[in-house]
Amino acid sequence: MNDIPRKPTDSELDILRVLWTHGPATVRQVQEHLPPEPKRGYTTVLKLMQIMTDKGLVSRDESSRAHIYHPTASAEQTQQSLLGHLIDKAYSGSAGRLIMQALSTRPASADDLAELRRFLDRMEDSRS
Amino acid sequence: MNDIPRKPTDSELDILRVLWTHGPATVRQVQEHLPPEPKRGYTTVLKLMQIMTDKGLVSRDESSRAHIYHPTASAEQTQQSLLGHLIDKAYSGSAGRLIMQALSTRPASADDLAELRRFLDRMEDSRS
DNA sequence: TCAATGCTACGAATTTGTTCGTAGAATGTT
DNA sequence: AACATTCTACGAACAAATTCGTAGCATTGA
Repeated sequence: MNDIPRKPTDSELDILRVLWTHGPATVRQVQEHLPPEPKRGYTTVLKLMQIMTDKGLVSRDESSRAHIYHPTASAEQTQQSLLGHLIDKAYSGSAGRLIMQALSTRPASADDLAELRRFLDRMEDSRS
Repeated sequence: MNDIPRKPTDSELDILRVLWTHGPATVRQVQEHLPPEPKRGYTTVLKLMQIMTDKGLVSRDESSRAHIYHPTASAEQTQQSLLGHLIDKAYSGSAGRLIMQALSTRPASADDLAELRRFLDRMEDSRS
């Protein structure tokens, strides 16, 4: 119903994650790839996905009997929106602090660190 | 009641932000420093803070008539917990992607970038 | 003193999220 | 054909979040 998709809840994010990684899927397929905890019955997942359709978080192809659900926003768009929200709500707008904390508690691979360094190089180049 | 403080909601985070930046405060002081939108009546803020007390998100000093509320967890602890949650729920555990996205959409100051670079140096040193 | 003001406590109303049971239609199996 | 399985739709039940009104007590100040 809404033009602007609302912020997905944690349960909805569980479902979106499945759709992002496995591609468009039926309710059953989603249910099978959901995290085992908490256990969610089939009709629970169905209901959640119906509500997500109403909210515009997913759309569905009804041409086959088992409807096929697609995420309406990419993982990147959704992540972006949630990330911005967290930075504002919890970090008072300071992305720098968030980044430091992410680095200090989630050990990144050497590759990630190297990529991050290249990223910094590019940013400082384009700044001059 | 709970040993483990639950995840604060967005409204609760608004209140915690005030307490973190302005220090322990009464309901009225918090209300005055809350973001102007959405407007929240005095008793609404009071009720929220009472519930936060039950949850263990804040504690209060009742020795004066206007109770004084303190956050029970530091900004850092709470941010850490919310950040970890976001990384798992929205980024499937990839802190690297989150960091890149934060960098690309929230322009950091030159100082921030320099600090980040020093941070990376230290991390790679301690890795060798 | 006595009225105005400011505080807490409490409960009601509303909304949203989450879960699942049941019904009924479509499809598959024997 | 008859039965079992697999869907969707829908509503009920519960829990959590949010809002605010009202009551009652404490403090202030005219």
